[in-house]
Amino acid sequence: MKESLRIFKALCDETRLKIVEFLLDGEKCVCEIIPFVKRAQSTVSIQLAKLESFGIVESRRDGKKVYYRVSNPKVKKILSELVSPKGKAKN
Amino acid sequence: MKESLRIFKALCDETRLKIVEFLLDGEKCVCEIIPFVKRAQSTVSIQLAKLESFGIVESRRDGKKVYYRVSNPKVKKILSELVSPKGKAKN
DNA sequence: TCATTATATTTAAACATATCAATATATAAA
DNA sequence: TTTATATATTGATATGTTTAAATATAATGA
Repeated sequence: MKESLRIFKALCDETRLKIVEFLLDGEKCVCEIIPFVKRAQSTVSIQLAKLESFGIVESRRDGKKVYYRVSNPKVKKILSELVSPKGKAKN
Repeated sequence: MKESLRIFKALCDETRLKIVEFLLDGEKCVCEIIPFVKRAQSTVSIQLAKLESFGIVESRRDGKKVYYRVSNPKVKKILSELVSPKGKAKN
């Protein structure tokens, strides 16, 4: 599948988009992501797996915890540009 | 709905993405879009309506023909950046 | 007016997806 | 070991989406 289509498929769901935006802030463990997106643990786990299979995030385990981060530079760029135009207060 | 989510929902379908990329080349009429995306006329019409409702494209009628164009500048920017890094031949 | 062409809408079928509860697995701590 | 905690997987349900055929509408020309 075309990379651009993969990226859009990955980000077209509210839960996944919220997760990825959260991860732009830096690496987070699943236990932090769950309360942030307010979905069941199984749901979050499934969407993280989907994001990983789409090539958007990568994970590492540290003891009992698993940390996810955004690994796709194009996604980082796209999302950073979609925030409000710089300087303006409330766009 | 958040604008970024709207954009990703609009572009996460192969038919719609292909249409929008085609329109980046400039305004096209529906009768040109149909053979390009190789879908039934009704399908193309429905997806164009969806793109319009998502705020990605706009249309104008000229006689019997209807012309569509990409109206969303963020979409133009995102898609132009997703093409191969400039200069390189086959990335 | 009537026929033709271009596009839009309706309908139905097939398919895909998100969600959660329950259960399984992995790791660490007692 | 056994227990507790963190995450992943499974199974079921509900919801949403894409598609094409058929039909409707809009515009033009004969």
